[in-house]
Amino acid sequence: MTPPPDAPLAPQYDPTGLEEELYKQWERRGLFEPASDRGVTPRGRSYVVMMPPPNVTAQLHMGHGLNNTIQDVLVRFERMRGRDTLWLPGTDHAGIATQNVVERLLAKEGKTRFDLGRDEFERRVWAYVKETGAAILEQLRALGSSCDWHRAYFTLDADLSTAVREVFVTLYEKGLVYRGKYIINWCPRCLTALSNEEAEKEETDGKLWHLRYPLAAGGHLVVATTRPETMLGDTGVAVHPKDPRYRKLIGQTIHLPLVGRDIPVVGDEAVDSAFGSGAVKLTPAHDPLDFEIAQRHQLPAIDVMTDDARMSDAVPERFRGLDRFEARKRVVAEFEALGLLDKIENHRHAVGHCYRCETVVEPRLSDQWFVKMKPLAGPALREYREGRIRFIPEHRGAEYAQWMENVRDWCISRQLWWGHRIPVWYCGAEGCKAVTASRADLTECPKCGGAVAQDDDVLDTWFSSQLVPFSSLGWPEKTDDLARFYPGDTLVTAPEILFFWVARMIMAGLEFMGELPFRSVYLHGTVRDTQHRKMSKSLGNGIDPLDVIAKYGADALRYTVVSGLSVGTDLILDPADLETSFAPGRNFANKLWNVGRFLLSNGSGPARPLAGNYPDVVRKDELTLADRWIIARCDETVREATAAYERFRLNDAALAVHRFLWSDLADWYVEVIKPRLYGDQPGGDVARAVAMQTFEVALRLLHPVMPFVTETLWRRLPGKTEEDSVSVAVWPGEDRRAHDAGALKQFGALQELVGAIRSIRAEYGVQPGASVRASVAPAGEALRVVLDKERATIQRLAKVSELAQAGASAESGNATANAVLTDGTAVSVPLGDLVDVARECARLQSEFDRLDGAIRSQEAKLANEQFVSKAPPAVVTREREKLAAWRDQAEVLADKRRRLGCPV
RNA sequence: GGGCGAAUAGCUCAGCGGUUCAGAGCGCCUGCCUUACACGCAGGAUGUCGGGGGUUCGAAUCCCUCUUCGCCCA
Repeated sequence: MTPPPDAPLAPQYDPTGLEEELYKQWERRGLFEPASDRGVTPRGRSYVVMMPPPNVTAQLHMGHGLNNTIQDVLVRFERMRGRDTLWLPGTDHAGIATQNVVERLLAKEGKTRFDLGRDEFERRVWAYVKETGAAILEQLRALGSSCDWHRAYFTLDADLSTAVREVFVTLYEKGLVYRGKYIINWCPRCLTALSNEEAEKEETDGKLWHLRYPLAAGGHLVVATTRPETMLGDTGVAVHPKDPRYRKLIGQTIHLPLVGRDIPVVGDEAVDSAFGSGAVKLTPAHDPLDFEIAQRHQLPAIDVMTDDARMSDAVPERFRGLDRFEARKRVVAEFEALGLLDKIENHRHAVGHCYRCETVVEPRLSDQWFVKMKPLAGPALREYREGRIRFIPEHRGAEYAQWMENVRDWCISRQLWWGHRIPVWYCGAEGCKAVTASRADLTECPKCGGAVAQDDDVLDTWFSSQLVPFSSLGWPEKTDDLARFYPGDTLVTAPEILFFWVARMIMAGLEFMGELPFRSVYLHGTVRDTQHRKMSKSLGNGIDPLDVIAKYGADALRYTVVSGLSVGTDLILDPADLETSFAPGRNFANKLWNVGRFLLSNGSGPARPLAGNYPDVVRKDELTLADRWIIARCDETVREATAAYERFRLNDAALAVHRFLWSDLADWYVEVIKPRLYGDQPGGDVARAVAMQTFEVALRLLHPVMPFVTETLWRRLPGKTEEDSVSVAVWPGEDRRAHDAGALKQFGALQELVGAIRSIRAEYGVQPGASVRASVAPAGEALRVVLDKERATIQRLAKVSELAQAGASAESGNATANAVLTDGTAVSVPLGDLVDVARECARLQSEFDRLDGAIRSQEAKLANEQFVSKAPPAVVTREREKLAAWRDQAEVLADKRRRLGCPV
């Protein structure tokens, strides 16, 4: 697949095939395993990242692409820094989602899961999972994800299931898991309870129906409701005890219309007098607040619905079997017919929807298992408050804290067949009826030896996911991995699952390991289309990462993701125009490729070492200005990129390396050294050594972001072999010897001078091939040095045949185009007929005006007593220098105008 | 209703405790197939930094307020 190492490189980089092959090699050599597993002594603490386990039925989408790219960048960075690095992948059984998928397949056969029965259904799901479950992991490989596949887990694996039981039973024994009758969120389509987090509130335009409830004593009381059908289950009406309108009605009886039940009016502080009519109908079996009020007043709760949200036998015959929304219409119609419909208002309110199927959830009284959260939330909140866990971006911490403070008990039972079955057995024996939670399966009641039946329900998927930071390492066994890799370091995930998953992992980690599962939580944004809509299958606005990888390469995808993402912001991509989004990444890879191609094709054999104790080491006095400059810039880039990676500013890291490679190395340094490389000038071996070394450093710096192209090139560098891998090369360190302020300044002056002459050439339409003469009157030391040492370079880059160094008077008269550099250096280019004097005068004038304005405000600033006395002296000095330079420039411009004979 | 965040070039965004900060990439305009790269090279245009007020010698940057948009929780 990959061409032999000495084969000539194609003019265009083509990642096809090459990425896959490289990935296989990396995997085969075990480079993704922790250093200590590879027989390498790690440095510093271990570095562990837990991959958010994708759903076992999932197909890779851009969200995964984003999430896993970020993790891989961090992991590759720390791996190169020598830490014992583990990125642990896995898949999640995803109870509702997976069951839904298989049920849809069954539906195609015209069957339901009840036709198959529980055991057969489970077998079908397992078969499906075995067949498709590895797909997402294969797809993650295409991204270049450097996770340790040997340790991959599935949340339904036996050992992880053991952990689930251990946790459930332990919490049960501590009284933190309990069974209770409460209002839960019921999804009538999935036929299961949902936790509060899984019932997503959506703002919906609804109605507020005002219904007249007749009082036994005559007259009536108006109640307001958004769900009229629930009135069939009303068992009371509540008013605020201090409400002057209704106070006297407390204790009276209402004849509930349509049903004919007599229900009381009660007084309760929880009623909001300002909402609706101020009187609240109480449906304790279908509303959490109603349930609480009803409990206080010993009112019964009547469940008026079936599992699939039809009206149950608890309602009058004519409503039975009606869908809840159909029943709503009928109820309203009957109220209207009876003259009991007071009014209807439009009302916008939040309605819960199932997070898996979007069905409107029904609040419903039900027997479920819960986890008592307050005792677990306390320590989790304290760890945050005391600064032991950090959120990126920071403000997410406030959300976390708010949730923890108001946390409510967690409903963990699900009426599904796919998941960890609740390890509780009920004794059927009369007089015993023991309820036993057990780590091992029970066949008989431990109390009386009678027959037992296991709870039918399974646990919320998140109940097992919250354990992943330690269950994936073998807990509750005391494994080596657990000792080595818990706690982890960074968690990278989407903010949507901050409560579902992150918060619960923190609580579980503290409870069972006594230690936080990670130190920092990086919450990245969401992938959206150009209209800022979340990418989704139903909207058809998604981008298939595999498609992108096939067309542009994984490196391009990764570069786009990383460079387009600042901390916490969303990633906007255009599904209709992949080219705009991903071409820049591909182009950058190609640029790298061509820099490498150029360097490798000019000269052969090992490059001379730049440092160390070697006979052929490059001596400092052999370095030209450009050499010193690129070495200094390289070192700056090492510092910038390293700091940026450390601070999760991945886009800044990518940008820093991009600037170095493209602008500094390719556009300037390589252009400058060409004559030396070609042998037209001496010092070719030094130039090659410097170029190779700085290029090599840049490849290492970029490797976390673009692993494939960097590896491909790195292995071909002098002294490297196919057996080497940049992915385990040492991270570049800062080199104090490389600091060179003088070189930075002088080369900067060279760039400015070349730029000025090029500008003039373009401005006057000088033929690209034609040479010009130029005259420079250097005003500063930097430029004098440059003219002395790099005159030929300037002439070549700016296409100047004769470069005169002179006083400002050297080139005067009509036919010159002019520029002035920031240090006041005058540049003149005689262009003969090409120069339109009037136009040149105007050009110089507008430049002069701009400067003049700046000078005036600068003079005002410096004339200000307050500024001079209050601003830091260094600032004042700098401002004075600025003014002096501008004055010099203005003077040069004015002089130019005089010489050209411009009108005053 | 409570909490949080955002508004900077046509687009996506930097600008991280005030004084070379008005930037990057893409897009746009002009000219070039200069033997590493047209997935390229050189040059260029574009913004009263959402409105208003305040603090300060000095504010995209800090404070207040308004407008618009987003997210989280009720």
